[in-house]
Amino acid sequence: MVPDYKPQDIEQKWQAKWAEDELYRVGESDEKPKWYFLTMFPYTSGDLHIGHWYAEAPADTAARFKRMQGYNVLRPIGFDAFGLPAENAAIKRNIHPFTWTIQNVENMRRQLRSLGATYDWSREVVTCLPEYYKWTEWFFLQFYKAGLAYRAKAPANWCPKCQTVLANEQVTAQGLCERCESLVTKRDLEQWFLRITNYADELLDHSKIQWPERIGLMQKNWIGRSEGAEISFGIDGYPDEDIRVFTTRPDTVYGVTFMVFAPEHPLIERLTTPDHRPAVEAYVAETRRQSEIERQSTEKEKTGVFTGAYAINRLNGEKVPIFIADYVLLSYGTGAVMAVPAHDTRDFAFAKKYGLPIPVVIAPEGWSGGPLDEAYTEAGTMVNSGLFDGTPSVEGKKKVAEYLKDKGWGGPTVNYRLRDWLISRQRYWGAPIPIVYCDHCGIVPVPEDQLPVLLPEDAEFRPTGESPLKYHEAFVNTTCPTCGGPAKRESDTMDTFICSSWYFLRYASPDYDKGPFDPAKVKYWLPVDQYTGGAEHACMHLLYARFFTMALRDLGLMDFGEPFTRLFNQGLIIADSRKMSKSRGNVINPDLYVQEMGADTVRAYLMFIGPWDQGGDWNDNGISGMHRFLNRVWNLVLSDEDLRGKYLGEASEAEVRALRRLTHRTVKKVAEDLERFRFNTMLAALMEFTNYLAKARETAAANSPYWKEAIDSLILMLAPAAPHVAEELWTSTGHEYSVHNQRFPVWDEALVKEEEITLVVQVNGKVRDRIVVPASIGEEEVKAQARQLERVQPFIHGREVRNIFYVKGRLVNIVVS
RNA sequence: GCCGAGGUGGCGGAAUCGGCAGACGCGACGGACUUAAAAUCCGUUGCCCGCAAGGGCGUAGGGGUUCGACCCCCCUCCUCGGCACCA
Repeated sequence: MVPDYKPQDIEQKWQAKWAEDELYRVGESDEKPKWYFLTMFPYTSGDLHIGHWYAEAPADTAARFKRMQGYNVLRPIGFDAFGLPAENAAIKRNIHPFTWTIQNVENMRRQLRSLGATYDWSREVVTCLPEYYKWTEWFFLQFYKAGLAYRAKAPANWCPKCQTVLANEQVTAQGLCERCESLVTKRDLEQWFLRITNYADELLDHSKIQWPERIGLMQKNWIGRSEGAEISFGIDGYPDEDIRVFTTRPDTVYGVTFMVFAPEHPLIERLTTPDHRPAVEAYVAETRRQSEIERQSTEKEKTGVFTGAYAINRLNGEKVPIFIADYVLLSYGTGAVMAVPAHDTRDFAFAKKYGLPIPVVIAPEGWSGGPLDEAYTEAGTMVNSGLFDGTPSVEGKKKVAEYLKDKGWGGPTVNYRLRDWLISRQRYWGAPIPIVYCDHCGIVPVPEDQLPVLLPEDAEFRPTGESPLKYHEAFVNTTCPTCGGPAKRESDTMDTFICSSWYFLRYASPDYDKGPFDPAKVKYWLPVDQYTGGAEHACMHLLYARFFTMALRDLGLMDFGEPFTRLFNQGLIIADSRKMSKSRGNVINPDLYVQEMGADTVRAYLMFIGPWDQGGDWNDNGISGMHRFLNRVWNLVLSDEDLRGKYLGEASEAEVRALRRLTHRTVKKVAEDLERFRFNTMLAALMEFTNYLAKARETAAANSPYWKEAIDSLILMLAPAAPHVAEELWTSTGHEYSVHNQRFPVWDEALVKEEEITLVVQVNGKVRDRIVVPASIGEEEVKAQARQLERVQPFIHGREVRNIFYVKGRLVNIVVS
C-alpha cells in the first residue's frame, strides 16, 4: 500500500534533518566554481507575506539547480532591521524597538525555515546589532575621511508623519513619502550627505553588468545626465557679481531677452530694487506656501514677477530684465536660467504673458524672417547671433561653448538631476552617525577604536515623534576625542539604506571582527553572481549599493566596483488588484497555505502562476491543482514497486524509444527553463512528463530497464522546486540521502531527436492535413507527398501550383493561384 | 508630454528563430466509483454554422510587408511602471 502524501510530516522531518546535517552550510572551495546567489534581504516588518515567498521560493529553486549542477552556492539570509516601523511600534505599543524587531526576526526565521530553503543560517546578519552597525559607522568614517561624506545646509524633504528628512529617492513622483505616503514638505536643515554625484557617470554605465534594460533606463532617468554649457552673465550695477546659468542650448544665447531666477535664489534678496520689493516678497511668500506638487504642476500657467534688476548678456552686451518665477527650481543647475522665448516653450509662454520680445536666433528651414507662432525648439541655422551667423545650431552648441570658455565666460559642462544622498534621519532606530561637535575643534569624527557609538537602550520614545537621541543627555553630552573638552554628539542616525548598501559583503565573513569583512573571503565570493529582488529598488537600494561598492573600491578596500553581476527582478504579487499592505488589510499570509497544503505546494504554485518577472494577482483557485500534481507524482513513484511485474511482456523497441525520448526531452526542457528562470513552463513540462508516465505505467513500457531512469529523473528534476517531496521519494526508492547532493540529470541530444516527425500541410497558409514522415526525409520527397494528399487535392485541383515552401521539420505550404 | 513593459479562451498562462494559436493548470460540463458526499479516475471544453463529414472566424482595433504574422513595420485605443516646468 502506498502511504498518503502528508506534507506536514515529511516537511518537518526533512527540515530538521537538513538543519542537523548542516546540508546547506558552505565554505570556500577550490574544486567547485562558486556561485553567490542573493535575494534582497527582508525588512523586519513583522510577518512574511506571500510576496516574500514569491521573492524567495523561485530564487531558492534556481539556487538548488545551481547546486545540482556542481556549483559551490552561497545562499545567505539576514534581516534589514533598522528603520521607522520599529520606532513607531515603540511609540504605539510601548515596546522597545529592539524587542519589537527581534520578535519579528524570530517569527520571520520560523517562516523562512518553513519554506525549506537552502539558506546558510550560520551566516545570518541582522543590521541593528552592534556587531553589524559598528561597521556601518566605520564606513561612514571612511567616507568622511575621503571627502565623500559632508555636512551642508539645504532645503530637505521633510515627512511630517515620519518626522524626519528623506533622500530625493525616497519621495515619490507625486511628492509623497515612499514609506508612509504622507505629503512631503521642504525644510532648511543642516544635514549629512554622501557624494553619490561623484559617481554619476559610472552609475550610468551598465556595460559591465547583466541587468534588465528597464532598470538601466530607470537609473538613467533618475540620474538625468544632460550636456550643455554654463554661461556667466553680468549684473547691471554690480560689477563684481556674476550669475551663472546652465543651458543645453548655448547656441541660442543671442536670443536671451530675460533671466529667470528661482524665488528662493539667495541673490534675489540683494538684487531686488526697492520699488519692486513688495511684489517680489509677496511672490516668494506665495511660492513657499504652495506644495511641491502644486508648484511643479505642468498644467499651471507660468507666473513670475520682475525684480527691477538687469543682467548683462556678455556676448552681445544686451541688458535683460531679471524675473523670479516658480517654474525655475533652486535644486537644478544653478537655480537660474537664461530665457530664450523663441526657442523654449516655457520661456515663450512667459514672454507672451509679460509682453517680452521674442527674437528668432535659430532659423527653421525655409523661415520667412517673420515672428514665430510657437517656440521653435528643433535644430536650424543660427541668425542674429553675431559672429556665429550661418552656423548650423547643432555645431553652434559646441562652438558657442568653446567661445565662452576662451573668453572666460563659462564653457561646456554636464549637469545631473541626481543629487547627493541625504543620509541624516532625525530618528532613534538607525546606526548613529559617529560624529562629535566640539566648540573648539568643530566637526570631529569618532576615532575608529571607539566604535561602535552605541544606541542608548533607555531612550524615551515620544509620541511627538522627535528624535529620542536629541533629548538623551547621556548620549548627546560627551567629550571631544581631540581636545577632551565638552562636546555634543550628532543625534541624527543614518538612513537604513546605508545598512543595506554593504550587507552582501558581510555575508562573506559574518563573524569577522578586524574589519567589516575578511578581504580574502570577499575576494572568493564577491561580486554577487545573481541578485534577485523587486524593481521598486531601481533608484534606491540598487543605486546606493552600486555607489557604495564603487566608493569602497576607490578607497582601496576591494578590487571591483559592481556588486551584482546579474540582476533579475521578480514581479509584484498583488491581492484584489491592489498592492498588499497592512493598512489595506489584504495581506496574504503563506502560513495558512503551508499548513494546509505544505510548503512544496505553495512554492511550486507561486512558480506556476506565470513568468517570475510578471508577478500577478494572488488567488488560490489554482493551488489545489499543484497539490494534485505532487500527489500524482507521489503515487506514481511509490506505487512503482507494487506494479512491477504486473504487466507481463517485454516493452517494444518503439515503447522504449518513446519513453527515453520523453525523459531526455523533459530533462532538456527543465534544465533550460531553470537556467532562464522560466519556472512556470518547467513545471508544465514536469506535469506532462508525469501524465505520460502515469499512462505508460499501464503498459509494458514500465517493464523497460529505462523505466527507472525516467522515475529517477523525475524526482531529481522535481528536487529544486519541491525539495521535501523529492527527498522523501528519493530516499524511499532505495537511493542514498540526500537528493540535494545529487547531480542534475543530463540529457542525450541523440535521444531527444525524433525519428519521425509530423508535418503540417498547408494550402495558401491554411492547415489542410498532417503527414508523419521520417525525420530524415528530403525536401523533394516531402513536396511530392504533400500535393498527393487526399485532403489537399480538392484545394489544389484545377489551380496552378505556384510555389511550395518546406520548413524543415515543421510544415509544407503549397501556394496555388 | 517623454521613455519603457504589456493587451492571447470563462480564468492564470503557453507558443525559444516569421511556420500547427491556446501547451500546462484552474474552472465548467458529462461519466465511473460511492447509500451519499468528499477524494480519486475517465472524457469534453476558443467562438460561430452543421446530425455529421466538414467549413468559417479568431491573439485590443485599423492598415501594411510576407507563400505564411500573437511575433516585423505604420496608425489608434487601453493597462501598468519610471521621469516630468530639469533650463
